[in-house]
Amino acid sequence: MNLFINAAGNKPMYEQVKDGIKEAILNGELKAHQLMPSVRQLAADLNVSMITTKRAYSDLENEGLIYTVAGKGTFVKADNIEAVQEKQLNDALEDFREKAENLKKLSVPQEKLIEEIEKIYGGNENE
Amino acid sequence: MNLFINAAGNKPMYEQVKDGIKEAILNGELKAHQLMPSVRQLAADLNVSMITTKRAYSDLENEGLIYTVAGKGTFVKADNIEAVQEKQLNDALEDFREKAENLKKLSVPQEKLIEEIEKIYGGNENE
DNA sequence: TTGCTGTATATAGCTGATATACACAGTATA
DNA sequence: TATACTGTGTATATCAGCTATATACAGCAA
Repeated sequence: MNLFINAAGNKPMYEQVKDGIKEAILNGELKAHQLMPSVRQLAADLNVSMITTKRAYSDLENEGLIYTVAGKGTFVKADNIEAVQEKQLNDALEDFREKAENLKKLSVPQEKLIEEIEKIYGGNENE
Repeated sequence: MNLFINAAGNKPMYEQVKDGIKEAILNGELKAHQLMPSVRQLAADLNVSMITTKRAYSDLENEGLIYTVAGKGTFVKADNIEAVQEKQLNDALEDFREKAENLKKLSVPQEKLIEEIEKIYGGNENE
């Protein structure tokens, strides 16, 4: 799992950590009951505070993707992946619709939007 | 000009005020050198603090859309509308591309995106 | 005990939002 | 003319929430 945190970015760091781990779990890179790096270790690796990694872990635990045993460590749960994936997809679609509606409101023609999509998908199929 | 402010929304209130006024200027509802409502009056109408409306006016002044005369009031400037409109359009397109790329990363097929766009544009052409 | 783990507390900085007091411009009026 | 009044924008001090931190506390196991 290779995380890259941008301290100056628009997204909070704990959220970047969270999203990176979530992605690793959802695509199977991290498997159920696997031991996660400790909050300290991960914090050291990413050059952030323990609290930041702890916050990411807490959020992931609330979403049911990992579980924690005090004194032992944090483990991958990953038994409701489908639900999480579906939510992620729906959120992404909703964001997309919102931006598309915004363009419509600005009188951008439908063809322009489709053209942009073709540019994105046409460029490199496998990335 | 009818503004609706949602205090519980995700967007800051001063930004909602700003966007609403900007839209009114860009679509010609507010014309150049027209007197704007005073920060106090607008604050009372919207049930927000003066500081909030003042912040919106300051931002709009920085964008060159209005100008202020202390003791007299705030007036519509609107002589660089084209540049502002172009920026607005580019920003909206960039947002749209970002969300589309996100969907591609989630393995959503191109056809699904186009389908969503057609739904949005097909629904009601003139809204 | 030692060394790992997660957890709780107190603190600092930034941002959104507010109330209140201040300063400027025009106008009515003495 | 001079002054007071009422409208305008502006500055200061303050509060609440969120992000991020350091540091100290508590649990588990060799």
